[in-house]
Amino acid sequence: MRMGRPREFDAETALDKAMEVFWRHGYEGATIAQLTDAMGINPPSLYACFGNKEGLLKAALDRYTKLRGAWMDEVVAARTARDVAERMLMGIADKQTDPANPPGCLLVQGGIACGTGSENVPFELAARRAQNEDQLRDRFVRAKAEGDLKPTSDPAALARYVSAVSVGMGVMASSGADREALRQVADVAVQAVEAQSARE
Amino acid sequence: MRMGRPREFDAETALDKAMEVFWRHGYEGATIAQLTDAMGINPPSLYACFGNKEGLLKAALDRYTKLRGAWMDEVVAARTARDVAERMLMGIADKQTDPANPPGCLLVQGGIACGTGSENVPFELAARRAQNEDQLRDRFVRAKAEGDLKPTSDPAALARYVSAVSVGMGVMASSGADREALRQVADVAVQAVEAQSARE
DNA sequence: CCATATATGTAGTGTTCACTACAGATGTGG
DNA sequence: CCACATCTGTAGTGAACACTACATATATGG
Repeated sequence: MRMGRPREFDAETALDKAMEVFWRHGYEGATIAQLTDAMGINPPSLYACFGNKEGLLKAALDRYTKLRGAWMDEVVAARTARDVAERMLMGIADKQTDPANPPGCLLVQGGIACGTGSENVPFELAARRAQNEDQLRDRFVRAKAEGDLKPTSDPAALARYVSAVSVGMGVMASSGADREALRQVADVAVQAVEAQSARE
Repeated sequence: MRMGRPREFDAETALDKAMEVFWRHGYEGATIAQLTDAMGINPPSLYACFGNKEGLLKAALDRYTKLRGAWMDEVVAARTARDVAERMLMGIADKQTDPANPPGCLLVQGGIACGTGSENVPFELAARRAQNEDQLRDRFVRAKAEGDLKPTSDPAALARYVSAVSVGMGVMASSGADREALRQVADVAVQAVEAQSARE
Protein backbone atom coordinates (compact mmCIF):
# COMPACT_ATOMS: atom_id res chain seq x y z
CA MET A 1 0.00 0.00 0.00
CA ARG A 2 2.30 2.71 -1.23
CA MET A 3 1.49 6.31 -0.55
CA GLY A 4 1.98 9.43 -2.59
CA ARG A 5 1.82 10.15 -6.26
CA PRO A 6 2.48 7.05 -8.35
CA ARG A 7 5.40 6.86 -10.79
CA GLU A 8 4.42 7.80 -14.30
CA PHE A 9 7.05 5.74 -16.13
CA ASP A 10 7.83 2.04 -16.19
CA ALA A 11 11.16 1.38 -14.48
CA GLU A 12 12.08 -1.63 -16.62
CA THR A 13 11.30 0.08 -19.90
CA ALA A 14 13.36 3.05 -18.77
CA LEU A 15 16.18 0.72 -17.72
CA ASP A 16 16.26 -0.83 -21.17
CA LYS A 17 16.81 2.59 -22.65
CA ALA A 18 19.50 3.47 -20.10
CA MET A 19 21.19 0.14 -20.77
CA GLU A 20 21.47 1.01 -24.41
CA VAL A 21 23.07 4.38 -23.67
CA PHE A 22 25.68 2.85 -21.34
CA TRP A 23 26.24 0.12 -23.90
CA ARG A 24 26.96 2.56 -26.67
CA HIS A 25 28.89 5.26 -24.83
CA GLY A 26 30.27 3.54 -21.73
CA TYR A 27 29.71 4.65 -18.16
CA GLU A 28 31.81 7.80 -18.31
CA GLY A 29 30.83 8.64 -21.87
CA ALA A 30 27.11 8.51 -21.06
CA THR A 31 25.74 11.79 -19.70
CA ILE A 32 22.75 12.24 -17.44
CA ALA A 33 21.20 14.36 -20.17
CA GLN A 34 21.51 11.52 -22.68
CA LEU A 35 20.18 9.03 -20.17
CA THR A 36 17.15 11.04 -19.11
CA ASP A 37 16.45 11.86 -22.73
CA ALA A 38 16.50 8.22 -23.76
CA MET A 39 14.50 7.18 -20.71
CA GLY A 40 11.90 9.87 -21.34
CA ILE A 41 12.12 11.25 -17.81
CA ASN A 42 13.68 14.20 -15.99
CA PRO A 43 16.71 14.07 -13.71
CA PRO A 44 14.77 14.15 -10.42
CA SER A 45 12.83 11.05 -11.44
CA LEU A 46 16.06 9.27 -12.29
CA TYR A 47 17.67 10.12 -8.95
CA ALA A 48 14.56 9.29 -6.96
CA CYS A 49 14.38 5.88 -8.59
CA PHE A 50 18.03 4.82 -8.94
CA GLY A 51 19.96 6.96 -6.45
CA ASN A 52 22.70 8.21 -8.74
CA LYS A 53 24.46 7.47 -12.02
CA GLU A 54 26.31 4.47 -10.64
CA GLY A 55 23.09 3.11 -9.12
CA LEU A 56 21.48 3.36 -12.53
CA LEU A 57 24.38 1.48 -14.08
CA LYS A 58 24.10 -1.30 -11.52
CA ALA A 59 20.36 -1.58 -12.13
CA ALA A 60 21.04 -1.75 -15.87
CA LEU A 61 23.69 -4.42 -15.31
CA ASP A 62 21.27 -6.42 -13.18
CA ARG A 63 18.73 -6.29 -15.93
CA TYR A 64 21.30 -7.19 -18.57
CA THR A 65 22.59 -10.22 -16.71
CA LYS A 66 19.07 -11.31 -15.89
CA LEU A 67 18.08 -11.18 -19.54
CA ARG A 68 21.20 -13.11 -20.52
CA GLY A 69 20.92 -15.55 -17.66
CA ALA A 70 18.23 -17.49 -19.46
CA TRP A 71 20.40 -17.74 -22.53
CA MET A 72 23.43 -18.86 -20.52
CA ASP A 73 21.29 -21.64 -19.06
CA GLU A 74 20.59 -22.82 -22.59
CA VAL A 75 24.28 -22.67 -23.40
CA VAL A 76 25.39 -24.91 -20.54
CA ALA A 77 22.55 -27.30 -21.35
CA ALA A 78 24.43 -28.43 -24.46
CA ARG A 79 25.40 -32.08 -24.54
CA THR A 80 29.20 -31.79 -24.52
CA ALA A 81 31.86 -29.29 -23.53
CA ARG A 82 32.59 -28.73 -27.17
CA ASP A 83 28.94 -28.02 -27.90
CA VAL A 84 28.77 -25.66 -24.93
CA ALA A 85 31.69 -23.68 -26.32
CA GLU A 86 30.22 -23.66 -29.79
CA ARG A 87 26.77 -22.63 -28.67
CA MET A 88 28.26 -19.93 -26.48
CA LEU A 89 30.64 -18.43 -29.02
CA MET A 90 28.35 -18.72 -32.03
CA GLY A 91 25.55 -17.21 -30.00
CA ILE A 92 27.81 -14.38 -28.98
CA ALA A 93 28.81 -13.75 -32.58
CA ASP A 94 25.12 -13.30 -33.36
CA LYS A 95 24.17 -11.32 -30.28
CA GLN A 96 27.06 -8.90 -30.52
CA THR A 97 26.18 -8.03 -34.08
CA ASP A 98 22.42 -7.90 -33.54
CA PRO A 99 21.29 -4.57 -35.01
CA ALA A 100 18.61 -4.38 -32.31
CA ASN A 101 21.36 -3.61 -29.79
CA PRO A 102 24.54 -1.59 -29.81
CA PRO A 103 27.46 -3.72 -31.02
CA GLY A 104 29.56 -5.62 -28.51
CA CYS A 105 28.75 -6.51 -24.93
CA LEU A 106 27.57 -4.17 -22.19
CA LEU A 107 29.87 -5.90 -19.70
CA VAL A 108 32.81 -4.72 -21.79
CA GLN A 109 31.53 -1.52 -23.38
CA GLY A 110 30.31 -0.31 -20.02
CA GLY A 111 33.80 0.61 -18.96
CA ILE A 112 37.14 -1.19 -18.96
CA ALA A 113 39.11 1.76 -17.62
CA CYS A 114 37.61 4.64 -15.70
CA GLY A 115 38.75 7.90 -14.18
CA THR A 116 39.07 8.96 -10.57
CA GLY A 117 35.77 8.57 -8.77
CA SER A 118 34.56 5.68 -10.92
CA GLU A 119 37.31 3.20 -10.14
CA ASN A 120 34.90 0.50 -9.06
CA VAL A 121 32.88 0.51 -12.27
CA PRO A 122 35.38 -1.74 -14.08
CA PHE A 123 35.35 -4.09 -11.11
CA GLU A 124 31.58 -4.13 -11.13
CA LEU A 125 31.62 -5.24 -14.77
CA ALA A 126 34.39 -7.75 -14.14
CA ALA A 127 32.35 -9.33 -11.35
CA ARG A 128 29.45 -9.89 -13.72
CA ARG A 129 31.71 -11.42 -16.33
CA ALA A 130 33.13 -13.67 -13.65
CA GLN A 131 29.64 -15.02 -12.99
CA ASN A 132 29.42 -16.30 -16.54
CA GLU A 133 32.90 -17.74 -16.28
CA ASP A 134 31.97 -19.58 -13.09
CA GLN A 135 28.92 -21.04 -14.77
CA LEU A 136 31.08 -22.27 -17.63
CA ARG A 137 33.65 -23.69 -15.26
CA ASP A 138 31.05 -25.65 -13.35
CA ARG A 139 29.79 -27.06 -16.61
CA PHE A 140 33.30 -28.07 -17.67
CA VAL A 141 33.96 -29.65 -14.28
CA ARG A 142 30.94 -31.82 -14.93
CA ALA A 143 32.12 -32.58 -18.45
CA LYS A 144 35.44 -33.76 -17.07
CA ALA A 145 33.71 -35.94 -14.47
CA GLU A 146 31.56 -37.43 -17.22
CA GLY A 147 34.63 -38.32 -19.25
CA ASP A 148 33.64 -35.85 -21.94
CA LEU A 149 36.80 -33.82 -21.35
CA LYS A 150 40.24 -35.40 -21.06
CA PRO A 151 41.40 -36.31 -17.53
CA THR A 152 44.34 -33.94 -18.05
CA SER A 153 42.12 -30.98 -18.96
CA ASP A 154 41.72 -27.96 -16.71
CA PRO A 155 38.04 -26.89 -16.55
CA ALA A 156 38.83 -23.54 -14.94
CA ALA A 157 41.38 -22.71 -17.63
CA LEU A 158 38.94 -23.74 -20.35
CA ALA A 159 36.22 -21.55 -18.89
CA ARG A 160 38.62 -18.65 -18.62
CA TYR A 161 39.63 -19.23 -22.21
CA VAL A 162 36.07 -19.23 -23.55
CA SER A 163 35.37 -16.13 -21.50
CA ALA A 164 38.45 -14.39 -22.89
CA VAL A 165 37.45 -15.19 -26.46
CA SER A 166 33.96 -13.84 -25.79
CA VAL A 167 35.36 -10.58 -24.50
CA GLY A 168 37.75 -10.29 -27.44
CA MET A 169 34.91 -10.87 -29.86
CA GLY A 170 32.90 -8.17 -28.11
CA VAL A 171 35.63 -5.61 -28.58
CA MET A 172 35.94 -6.58 -32.23
CA ALA A 173 32.19 -6.26 -32.73
CA SER A 174 32.17 -2.80 -31.20
CA SER A 175 34.85 -1.67 -33.60
CA GLY A 176 33.03 -2.82 -36.67
CA ALA A 177 33.63 -6.55 -37.13
CA ASP A 178 30.66 -8.17 -38.86
CA ARG A 179 28.86 -11.36 -37.96
CA GLU A 180 30.74 -13.54 -40.42
CA ALA A 181 34.11 -12.38 -39.08
CA LEU A 182 33.07 -13.20 -35.52
CA ARG A 183 31.75 -16.61 -36.54
CA GLN A 184 35.08 -17.43 -38.06
CA VAL A 185 36.78 -16.53 -34.79
CA ALA A 186 34.29 -18.69 -32.90
CA ASP A 187 34.87 -21.54 -35.30
CA VAL A 188 38.62 -21.49 -34.69
CA ALA A 189 38.19 -21.01 -30.95
CA VAL A 190 36.00 -24.09 -30.59
CA GLN A 191 38.80 -26.24 -31.91
CA ALA A 192 40.83 -25.62 -28.77
CA VAL A 193 38.01 -27.05 -26.69
CA GLU A 194 37.75 -29.92 -29.14
CA ALA A 195 41.41 -30.62 -28.54
CA GLN A 196 40.63 -31.05 -24.86
CA SER A 197 37.77 -33.44 -25.53
CA ALA A 198 38.19 -37.16 -25.06
CA ARG A 199 38.54 -39.18 -28.28
CA GLU A 200 35.47 -40.94 -29.47
CA MET B 1 67.93 25.76 -36.85
CA ARG B 2 64.93 26.34 -34.65
CA MET B 3 64.34 29.77 -33.22
CA GLY B 4 62.98 30.87 -29.89
CA ARG B 5 63.31 29.51 -26.41
CA PRO B 6 64.12 25.80 -26.43
CA ARG B 7 61.79 23.23 -24.88
CA GLU B 8 62.73 22.37 -21.32
CA PHE B 9 61.31 18.84 -21.24
CA ASP B 10 61.98 15.73 -23.29
CA ALA B 11 58.97 14.92 -25.45
CA GLU B 12 59.50 11.15 -25.42
CA THR B 13 59.96 10.95 -21.68
CA ALA B 14 56.82 13.03 -21.23
CA LEU B 15 54.97 10.79 -23.69
CA ASP B 16 55.89 7.73 -21.67
CA LYS B 17 54.27 9.28 -18.65
CA ALA B 18 51.17 10.35 -20.60
CA MET B 19 50.95 6.84 -22.05
CA GLU B 20 50.77 5.41 -18.58
CA VAL B 21 47.95 7.75 -17.54
CA PHE B 22 45.86 6.91 -20.62
CA TRP B 23 46.67 3.25 -20.06
CA ARG B 24 45.40 3.29 -16.49
CA HIS B 25 42.40 5.61 -16.77
CA GLY B 26 41.42 5.50 -20.43
CA TYR B 27 41.11 8.50 -22.73
CA GLU B 28 38.03 9.98 -21.13
CA GLY B 29 39.03 9.05 -17.60
CA ALA B 30 42.40 10.77 -17.91
CA THR B 31 42.28 14.48 -17.10
CA ILE B 32 44.61 17.15 -18.41
CA ALA B 33 45.57 17.85 -14.80
CA GLN B 34 46.63 14.23 -14.29
CA LEU B 35 48.49 14.21 -17.57
CA THR B 36 50.41 17.45 -17.02
CA ASP B 37 51.17 16.35 -13.48
CA ALA B 38 52.60 13.02 -14.62
CA MET B 39 54.48 14.66 -17.49
CA GLY B 40 55.92 17.31 -15.20
CA ILE B 41 54.79 20.18 -17.40
CA ASN B 42 52.06 22.81 -17.49
CA PRO B 43 49.04 22.82 -19.81
CA PRO B 44 50.41 25.39 -22.29
CA SER B 45 53.47 23.23 -22.88
CA LEU B 46 51.27 20.23 -23.53
CA TYR B 47 49.08 22.07 -26.01
CA ALA B 48 52.03 23.70 -27.79
CA CYS B 49 53.65 20.31 -28.27
CA PHE B 50 50.72 17.98 -28.96
CA GLY B 51 47.86 20.21 -30.10
CA ASN B 52 45.15 18.88 -27.81
CA LYS B 53 44.18 15.89 -25.69
CA GLU B 54 43.43 13.71 -28.68
CA GLY B 55 46.72 14.70 -30.31
CA LEU B 56 48.51 13.64 -27.17
CA LEU B 57 46.72 10.30 -27.25
CA LYS B 58 47.71 9.71 -30.86
CA ALA B 59 51.32 10.55 -30.07
CA ALA B 60 51.21 8.15 -27.14
CA LEU B 61 49.70 5.47 -29.37
CA ASP B 62 52.42 6.03 -31.95
CA ARG B 63 55.03 5.57 -29.32
CA TYR B 64 53.31 2.51 -27.91
CA THR B 65 53.03 0.75 -31.26
CA LYS B 66 56.58 1.71 -32.14
CA LEU B 67 57.88 0.17 -28.91
CA ARG B 68 55.84 -2.97 -29.52
CA GLY B 69 56.68 -3.12 -33.20
CA ALA B 70 60.08 -4.59 -32.45
CA TRP B 71 58.54 -7.26 -30.31
CA MET B 72 55.94 -8.11 -32.95
CA ASP B 73 58.77 -8.60 -35.42
CA GLU B 74 60.26 -11.17 -33.06
CA VAL B 75 56.88 -12.85 -32.75
CA VAL B 76 56.37 -13.38 -36.46
CA ALA B 77 59.96 -14.57 -36.78
CA ALA B 78 59.03 -17.81 -35.03
CA ARG B 79 59.48 -20.94 -37.08
CA THR B 80 55.88 -22.13 -37.38
CA ALA B 81 52.38 -20.69 -37.16
CA ARG B 82 51.89 -22.55 -33.92
CA ASP B 83 55.09 -21.06 -32.50
CA VAL B 84 54.04 -17.61 -33.65
CA ALA B 85 50.78 -17.96 -31.75
CA GLU B 86 52.51 -19.31 -28.68
CA ARG B 87 55.18 -16.63 -28.64
CA MET B 88 52.57 -13.96 -29.15
CA LEU B 89 50.10 -15.10 -26.51
CA MET B 90 52.66 -16.13 -23.91
CA GLY B 91 54.47 -12.84 -24.43
CA ILE B 92 51.21 -10.99 -23.99
CA ALA B 93 50.48 -12.88 -20.78
CA ASP B 94 53.79 -11.59 -19.46
CA LYS B 95 53.56 -8.05 -20.82
CA GLN B 96 50.04 -7.45 -19.62
CA THR B 97 50.95 -8.41 -16.09
CA ASP B 98 54.30 -6.62 -16.03
CA PRO B 99 54.27 -4.52 -12.84
CA ALA B 100 56.35 -1.90 -14.68
CA ASN B 101 53.23 -0.97 -16.66
CA PRO B 102 49.54 -0.65 -15.91
CA PRO B 103 47.79 -3.98 -16.41
CA GLY B 104 46.28 -4.83 -19.77
CA CYS B 105 46.93 -3.23 -23.13
CA LEU B 106 46.83 0.46 -23.98
CA LEU B 107 45.08 -0.32 -27.26
CA VAL B 108 42.16 -1.67 -25.22
CA GLN B 109 42.31 0.33 -22.00
CA GLY B 110 42.63 3.54 -23.98
CA GLY B 111 38.94 3.50 -24.75
CA ILE B 112 36.52 0.92 -26.12
CA ALA B 113 33.46 3.13 -25.85
CA CYS B 114 33.54 6.90 -25.68
CA GLY B 115 31.11 9.76 -25.30
CA THR B 116 30.00 12.40 -27.76
CA GLY B 117 32.97 14.30 -29.12
CA SER B 118 35.41 11.41 -28.75
CA GLU B 119 33.71 8.95 -31.07
CA ASN B 120 36.80 8.41 -33.18
CA VAL B 121 39.04 7.42 -30.27
CA PRO B 122 37.78 3.82 -30.28
CA PHE B 123 38.35 3.68 -34.02
CA GLU B 124 41.83 5.05 -33.59
CA LEU B 125 42.64 2.21 -31.20
CA ALA B 126 40.95 -0.36 -33.42
CA ALA B 127 43.08 0.75 -36.36
CA ARG B 128 46.26 0.11 -34.35
CA ARG B 129 45.04 -3.30 -33.29
CA ALA B 130 44.25 -4.05 -36.92
CA GLN B 131 47.89 -3.40 -37.79
CA ASN B 132 48.98 -6.23 -35.53
CA GLU B 133 46.28 -8.45 -36.94
CA ASP B 134 47.47 -7.73 -40.48
CA GLN B 135 51.01 -8.60 -39.54
CA LEU B 136 49.82 -11.90 -38.10
CA ARG B 137 47.68 -12.61 -41.14
CA ASP B 138 50.59 -12.08 -43.49
CA ARG B 139 52.65 -14.47 -41.42
CA PHE B 140 49.91 -17.09 -41.50
CA VAL B 141 49.49 -16.67 -45.24
CA ARG B 142 53.15 -17.52 -45.54
CA ALA B 143 52.74 -20.47 -43.18
CA LYS B 144 49.98 -21.83 -45.38
CA ALA B 145 52.07 -21.39 -48.50
CA GLU B 146 54.93 -23.22 -46.81
CA GLY B 147 52.66 -26.12 -45.96
CA ASP B 148 52.97 -25.38 -42.28
CA LEU B 149 49.24 -24.73 -42.01
CA LYS B 150 46.62 -27.03 -43.53
CA PRO B 151 45.49 -26.19 -47.09
CA THR B 152 41.96 -25.78 -45.68
CA SER B 153 43.01 -23.25 -43.05
CA ASP B 154 42.00 -19.59 -43.20
CA PRO B 155 44.97 -17.36 -42.35
CA ALA B 156 42.81 -14.24 -41.92
CA ALA B 157 40.47 -16.04 -39.53
CA LEU B 158 43.41 -17.41 -37.57
CA ALA B 159 44.94 -13.95 -37.25
CA ARG B 160 41.63 -12.51 -36.16
CA TYR B 161 41.33 -15.30 -33.61
CA VAL B 162 44.75 -14.72 -32.10
CA SER B 163 44.02 -11.01 -32.02
CA ALA B 164 40.70 -11.61 -30.26
CA VAL B 165 42.32 -13.80 -27.63
CA SER B 166 44.96 -11.12 -27.05
CA VAL B 167 42.31 -8.49 -26.47
CA GLY B 168 40.34 -10.76 -24.16
CA MET B 169 43.47 -11.47 -22.14
CA GLY B 170 44.10 -7.75 -21.88
CA VAL B 171 40.70 -7.10 -20.42
CA MET B 172 41.21 -9.93 -17.95
CA ALA B 173 44.58 -8.58 -16.93
CA SER B 174 43.15 -5.14 -16.30
CA SER B 175 40.53 -6.60 -14.01
CA GLY B 176 43.00 -8.48 -11.89
CA ALA B 177 43.88 -11.74 -13.61
CA ASP B 178 47.42 -12.80 -12.73
CA ARG B 179 50.16 -14.05 -15.01
CA GLU B 180 49.51 -17.71 -14.41
CA ALA B 181 45.82 -17.36 -15.25
CA LEU B 182 46.67 -15.64 -18.53
CA ARG B 183 49.27 -18.27 -19.40
CA GLN B 184 46.67 -20.96 -18.98
CA VAL B 185 44.41 -19.12 -21.40
CA ALA B 186 47.29 -18.77 -23.86
CA ASP B 187 48.07 -22.44 -23.51
CA VAL B 188 44.53 -23.47 -24.41
CA ALA B 189 44.33 -20.90 -27.19
CA VAL B 190 47.43 -22.19 -28.92
CA GLN B 191 45.80 -25.58 -29.35
CA ALA B 192 43.33 -24.13 -31.84
CA VAL B 193 46.22 -23.02 -34.02
CA GLU B 194 47.82 -26.40 -33.56
CA ALA B 195 44.62 -27.97 -34.84
CA GLN B 196 45.09 -25.98 -38.06
CA SER B 197 48.68 -27.09 -38.46
CA ALA B 198 49.60 -29.77 -40.97
CA ARG B 199 50.37 -33.19 -39.48
CA GLU B 200 54.00 -34.04 -39.12
C1' DC C 1 -12.22 16.67 2.34
C1' DC C 2 -8.10 17.16 4.63
C1' DA C 3 -3.29 15.65 6.03
C1' DT C 4 0.38 13.20 4.25
C1' DA C 5 3.58 11.11 1.13
C1' DT C 6 5.70 10.56 -3.09
C1' DA C 7 6.48 12.00 -8.20
C1' DT C 8 7.18 15.58 -11.51
C1' DG C 9 9.05 19.76 -14.19
C1' DT C 10 11.64 23.95 -14.04
C1' DA C 11 15.49 25.95 -13.18
C1' DG C 12 19.10 26.09 -11.18
C1' DT C 13 23.73 24.64 -7.94
C1' DG C 14 28.81 24.16 -7.36
C1' DT C 15 32.47 21.62 -9.49
C1' DT C 16 35.34 19.98 -12.88
C1' DC C 17 36.53 19.82 -17.45
C1' DA C 18 39.53 20.93 -21.75
C1' DC C 19 41.65 24.68 -23.18
C1' DT C 20 43.92 29.57 -23.48
C1' DA C 21 45.29 34.90 -22.78
C1' DC C 22 48.97 37.00 -21.28
C1' DA C 23 53.21 38.42 -19.45
C1' DG C 24 57.77 37.22 -18.61
C1' DA C 25 61.74 34.16 -19.69
C1' DT C 26 65.20 32.34 -22.86
C1' DG C 27 67.00 31.17 -26.76
C1' DT C 28 68.63 32.41 -32.20
C1' DG C 29 69.90 35.47 -36.27
C1' DG C 30 71.92 39.60 -37.64
C1' DC D 1 73.02 44.34 -28.29
C1' DC D 2 68.79 44.20 -30.43
C1' DA D 3 64.62 42.36 -32.90
C1' DC D 4 62.26 38.16 -32.98
C1' DA D 5 60.50 33.58 -32.20
C1' DT D 6 59.31 30.16 -29.18
C1' DC D 7 58.66 28.25 -24.49
C1' DT D 8 56.96 28.58 -19.59
C1' DG D 9 54.03 29.62 -15.43
C1' DT D 10 50.04 31.96 -13.60
C1' DA D 11 45.64 32.46 -13.68
C1' DG D 12 41.97 32.24 -15.64
C1' DT D 13 37.83 31.13 -19.64
C1' DG D 14 33.24 29.34 -21.00
C1' DA D 15 31.05 24.95 -21.29
C1' DA D 16 29.50 20.70 -19.67
C1' DC D 17 29.06 17.81 -15.92
C1' DA D 18 26.42 15.21 -11.97
C1' DC D 19 23.22 16.42 -9.02
C1' DT D 20 19.32 19.09 -6.40
C1' DA D 21 15.92 22.93 -4.25
C1' DC D 22 11.58 23.96 -4.75
C1' DA D 23 7.01 24.54 -6.08
C1' DT D 24 3.40 21.90 -7.96
C1' DA D 25 0.78 17.77 -9.04
C1' DT D 26 -1.39 13.41 -7.79
C1' DA D 27 -2.11 9.64 -5.28
C1' DT D 28 -3.48 7.17 -0.35
C1' DG D 29 -5.31 6.91 4.66
C1' DG D 30 -8.55 8.42 7.73
